[in-house]
Amino acid sequence: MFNSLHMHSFTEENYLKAIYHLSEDNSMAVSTNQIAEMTNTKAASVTDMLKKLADKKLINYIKYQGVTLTESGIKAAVNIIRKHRLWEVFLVEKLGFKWDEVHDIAEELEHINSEMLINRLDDFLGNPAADPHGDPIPDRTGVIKHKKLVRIADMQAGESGTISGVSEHSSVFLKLLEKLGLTLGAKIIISELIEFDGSIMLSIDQHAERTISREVAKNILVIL
Amino acid sequence: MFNSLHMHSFTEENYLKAIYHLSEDNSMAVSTNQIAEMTNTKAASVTDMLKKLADKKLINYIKYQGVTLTESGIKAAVNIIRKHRLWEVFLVEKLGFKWDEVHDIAEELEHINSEMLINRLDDFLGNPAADPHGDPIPDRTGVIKHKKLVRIADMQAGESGTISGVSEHSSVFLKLLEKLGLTLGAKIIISELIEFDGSIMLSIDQHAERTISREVAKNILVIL
DNA sequence: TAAAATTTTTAGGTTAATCTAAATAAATAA
DNA sequence: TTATTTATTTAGATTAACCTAAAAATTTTA
Repeated sequence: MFNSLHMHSFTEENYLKAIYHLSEDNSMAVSTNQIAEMTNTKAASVTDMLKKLADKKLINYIKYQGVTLTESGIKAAVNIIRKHRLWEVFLVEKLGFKWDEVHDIAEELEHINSEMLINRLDDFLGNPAADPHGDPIPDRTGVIKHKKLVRIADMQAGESGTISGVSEHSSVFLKLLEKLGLTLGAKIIISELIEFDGSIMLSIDQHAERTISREVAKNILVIL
Repeated sequence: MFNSLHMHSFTEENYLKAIYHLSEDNSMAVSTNQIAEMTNTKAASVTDMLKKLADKKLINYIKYQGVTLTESGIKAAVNIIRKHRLWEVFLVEKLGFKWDEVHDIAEELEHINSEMLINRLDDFLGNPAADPHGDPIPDRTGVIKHKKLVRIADMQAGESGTISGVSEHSSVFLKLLEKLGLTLGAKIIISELIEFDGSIMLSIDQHAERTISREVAKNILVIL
């Protein structure tokens, strides 16, 4: 079943995705332990899988030196991410799910294998540029248009911008933002940086004035 | 991952579905070989799985005597069928697939596990009663409303009806019906039964007059 | 109803993905 | 730069789902 050129097992796909996401921030080779943590497995299991993925030329792997994805590994990972994000848009836009409810379901849907399905879904959704969390959706050729985003934590008093992404996707965090009115598209203006604890006062959509912790501010991304 | 009350593995689900479909016509206990054929496995593998399903109280199994589904086995199977058919409606109604293209994709989608997802999909689709092939969609409590359908092969000259189902789901067959204009909703009138080879002449939607083989006629289902 | 054919089960293996425990390599600290 | 700690890999098992070949049960046929 999982033998054709573009077909990788459910599990292989999850490793590829994990490696991709880990190398997004890192920009360095990814370590065995990092992968183990992300995939909820043990280091020994990861080593086994790395050998397998290396045999398939999906990763560059040298013992003890971590891994990077090859061209075809990146392609495979990006395709899974495309599917994940399109399904998330579907769940929110068409089925009325909230942005904090869609991750686990998309995690299953992303492994459905049909190019035609995903391209038609893409069209049905109007070829969205971003998922419900603001993350960019790769197009059908694998190209990702990244926006220049800034963390609220890095902004100065007086600066303003539009909330366009988050760097923390947990349900608790997303529910909090929802409650605070800090959702995608909200326009914010930084009123004051509190020196004592690094918390930040800002106004949201001209009216609500709020103070948020530095920890929250680090995980909200804005277009200036 | 597959441990909670309603969770069965991908493979277990496929066996349950196979047993369900085999006992639809049979109405008798289903044999090991029948299951092996339907699931593309060998009899020995089936025996292994039957023991497992029996341990889980999903089937009634006595060595050498075939199997029937238990109440909870039926529940599980019907739920999978519900998901399969709802996804087929989605693929045809929303994504523009043809009725002969959706089976394999739905075969994958049917294993996505989220009650909320499937109920919302159901609502999004307008709670359809039947899938693109006319097969009834179980409601969220597992109830299936069967229509009284008659095979064209069993009709008499002069009788009329509306095509409402098929008993053969292969792509070749469905494409043929498409070409002949014998799709769901078409109104037919039997003009003549050809004694020589059992083929049948009929009119479709008042105009087209066609002759179809007995083999084709056996697999088209009609409401009188 | 005994022999032959068929069906089903058992026995024993394989593969993918996982694990624990032990061994080895690399990084850090004294 | 040696010793200690940490990270990674290897060795050896386990589990689910499958297989082939042989044995046992059932069914069919003569």
